[in-house]
Amino acid sequence: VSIREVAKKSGVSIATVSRVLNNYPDVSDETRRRVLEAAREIDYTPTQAARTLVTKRSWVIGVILFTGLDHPDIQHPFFQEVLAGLKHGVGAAGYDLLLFANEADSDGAGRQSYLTRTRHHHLDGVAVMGVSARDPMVRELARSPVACVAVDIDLVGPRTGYVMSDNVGGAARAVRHLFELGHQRIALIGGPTETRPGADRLLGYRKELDTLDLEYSPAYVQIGDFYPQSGEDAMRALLALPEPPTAVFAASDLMAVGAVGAAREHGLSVPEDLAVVGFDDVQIAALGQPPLTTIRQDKVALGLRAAESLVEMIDDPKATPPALTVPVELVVRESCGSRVRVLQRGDARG
Amino acid sequence: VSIREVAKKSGVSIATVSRVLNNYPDVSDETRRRVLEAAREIDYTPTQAARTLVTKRSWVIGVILFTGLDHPDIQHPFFQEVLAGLKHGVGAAGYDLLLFANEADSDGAGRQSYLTRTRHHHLDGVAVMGVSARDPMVRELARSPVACVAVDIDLVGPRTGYVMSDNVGGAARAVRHLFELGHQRIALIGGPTETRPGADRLLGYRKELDTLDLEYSPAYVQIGDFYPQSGEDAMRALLALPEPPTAVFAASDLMAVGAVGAAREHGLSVPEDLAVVGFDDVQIAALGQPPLTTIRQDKVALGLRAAESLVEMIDDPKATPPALTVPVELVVRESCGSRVRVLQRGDARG
DNA sequence: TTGTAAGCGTTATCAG
DNA sequence: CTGATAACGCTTACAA
Repeated sequence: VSIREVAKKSGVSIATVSRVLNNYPDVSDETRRRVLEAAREIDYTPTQAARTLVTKRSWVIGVILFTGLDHPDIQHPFFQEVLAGLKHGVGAAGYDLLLFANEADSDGAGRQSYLTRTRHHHLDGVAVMGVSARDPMVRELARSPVACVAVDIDLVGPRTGYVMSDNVGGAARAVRHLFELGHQRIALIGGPTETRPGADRLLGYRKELDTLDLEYSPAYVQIGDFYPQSGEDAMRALLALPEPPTAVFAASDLMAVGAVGAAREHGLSVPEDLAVVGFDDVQIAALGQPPLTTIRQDKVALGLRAAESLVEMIDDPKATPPALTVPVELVVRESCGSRVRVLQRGDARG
Repeated sequence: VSIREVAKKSGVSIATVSRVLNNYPDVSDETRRRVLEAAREIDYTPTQAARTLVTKRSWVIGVILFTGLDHPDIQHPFFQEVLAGLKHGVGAAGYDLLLFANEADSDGAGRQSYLTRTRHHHLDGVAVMGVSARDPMVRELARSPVACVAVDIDLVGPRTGYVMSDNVGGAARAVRHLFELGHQRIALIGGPTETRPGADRLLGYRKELDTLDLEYSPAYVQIGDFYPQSGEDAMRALLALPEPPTAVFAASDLMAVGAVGAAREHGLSVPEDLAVVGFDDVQIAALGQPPLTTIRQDKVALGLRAAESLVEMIDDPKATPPALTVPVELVVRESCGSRVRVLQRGDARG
C-alpha cells in the first residue's frame, strides 16, 4: 500500500507516481514536483521485491567465494581486495552484492546449486572466485544464460568470461629479476597446477628460464597451495637438495613468507644467503621482515574490471564476455638483496 | 507462471504446491510425493521476490562495513574473519548476506540511509561493523525496529545490541604479561578513544597499571588508528622520550608491527631491547618476524555470536538484544622475549 | 485434504 | 500528459 500513499497524498494515480519515480519524461513538471515532495514527506521507499517481480531485475549481483571456516578464501588477502574493487564497481552502477553462503542448510539438506540460487534471488549477474573451473556447479552456471565473470579462473561460456592478472608475464618478470641479480639456480615454489594462476606462473617460470638459457630442473619445482605452511615445506625440500637453489620465486607472498621462515630456520638469512620473490603483493609483503620483493597484482583493478564487465553484459544481453588480462608490476623491496628500494604509495599501510 | 507449471504437471492446485513446498503437514503423502517429483523434474525454484512480497521476509541479512578504497575495513583482517563467522552463522540458518555498497550512486545522488536501504531490500536484519556509533545513519538504524547487532561497537536500541571482545580484560592481561616478564616502563599505543575498543583497551591498560602499582604516565600513551603507519609514528614518539619504555602494548597487531619496524629502524631489536605485545591475533601476527605475542580475539566467534543473536531476534520479535562479551586469550610467541612458545592450532597457516 | 481467490507493491499496457 | 487495470509469482484465509 505504499506507492498508493504517495499517490493519494499527491492526488495522482499510482501509475503516475511510478512514472515519476522511474524518471519517465512524459510527466508535467508540476506533477513531478508534487509527487516527489509527497514521497519525501512520507519517507517513501520503493520495495525492491515488487520491482523485481515485474521487471525481472534485482539490482543484486552474487559473489561466489569459498568460505569454509578452515581455509576461507574470504580470509585470503587477495580475495579481500578483489572484493573491495568489485563492490566499488558494482556499487557505482547501483548494484548491491550478495555473498553466497556455502554452508549446509540447517535442515541438513545440502545447499542448492549456484544457478538455482541465482534464479531464486533473481540475481542480475554473478562474480566467481576461488573455486575450480571444473566444479560441476560452476560449469552449470557458466553454461547458463546468466551474466557471469570469473576472477583468475578461465571460465568461459555464452555469457561467461573472466579477468585475470598477467600471470605468465609476472612469473617471467620475477625470474628475470633474479637472473639480473646474478642468480642462476632459481627454484620455483608453485601453486596447484590445476588452477590457472598456478599453471600460468609455472609456465612463465619455464619460459623465462628458456629465454635466459638456464637449465630447467624438475627438482627445483615444488608445488604448494598458496598458503604459508606449504611454502615452508617446499623450501625445506629445496634446501635438502644436494645443490640447493640460491634464489626462489614463490607463486604467492604467503608461500614466500613460509619459505623465508624455513630458510631462516635452516640458518640461512634472506637476502644474504637466499633471494626470494613472491607474487601478489598483499599487505604482509610490505610489512614482513625482510620486506618482500614481489610481483604486484592490481587486485582492486581486477575487481573493478570484473564489475564493469558484469554491468556491461547485464545492460547488453549480446555483449561479448570479457577475457581480460590485467598487467602486473615488479615491486622491489629487500628480499633479493637489491639495494634499490621502490617506495610505493600505500606501502606499509593499512 | 512457475509454481503453476508444477501444479499443472502434478495435477493439483498451486495452493497445494505451495503447501508442499513449505512443508505444511496437511497434505497427503501421495500428493506430496507427486508435487515434489514434478518440481524436481522441471527443476523448479521458488522466486524469493514473490515470497518476500507476501511474507515480508527476505531471508537476507545486511552487512554494513566501511569499504572506501582508501582504508577499507573489508581489507582489515579482523573484519574479514568476523565476516566469515557471520556468514557461517547466518548461512546455517538459511540466510544470505547482502553487502551494503557505500559508494555514491552513478547518478550522483548520494546513497540512501541504511534504514531506507534495509527497507528497500526488506532485509530481515543487519550486522554493523567498522562504523561509528555516533554516525547519524547508524543511530537511525539502531532506533528503528529492525533487528540489528553491532560488532565491537556499543550500539543499543529497542531491537539492536552488540557483541564485542573483552577488551578491558585483554589489555589488562597484556600489561600483566609484560609486568611478569619484569617490565616496569610499559607504554601503550592505543586506538582512537572514540571507538569502544580503543577506549576499553586504554581503560584496561590503566586499570592494570593501577593494580600492579605502576605509575601511569601520559607520555607513555600514544594514540594511533589501528593501522601500521600510526604504530610506527607512535613508537618513534615513545623512543624520543628521555626515558623510553622497555615494553609496549599496542592495541592492534598492525600497529604492533609498525612499532617493531620503528624500533628496528632505531637500532633496537625485539624482543631483546624492547618487548611488544599486540592485540587481535590476525594472520600477520604469527607470520611476522618476530612472531608476535598478542591478545587473541576470537573473531570467528564474534561473527557467529552476532549471527545467532540476529537469528534469534528475527525469530522472536520480543527477544532481548544481545550485549555479549567474548573472551580473549593471551598467545605467547616471541616478541616479548619469553622462552615459552605456545603453539596454537592453525598458527602460521592460511 | 484440497481448491478458489484475494492480495503483496510495483511496472507496463492501453485508453483517454 | 494521466488514469485504469492487468500482470509478476507466491502465500494464505476461507470454503468445500
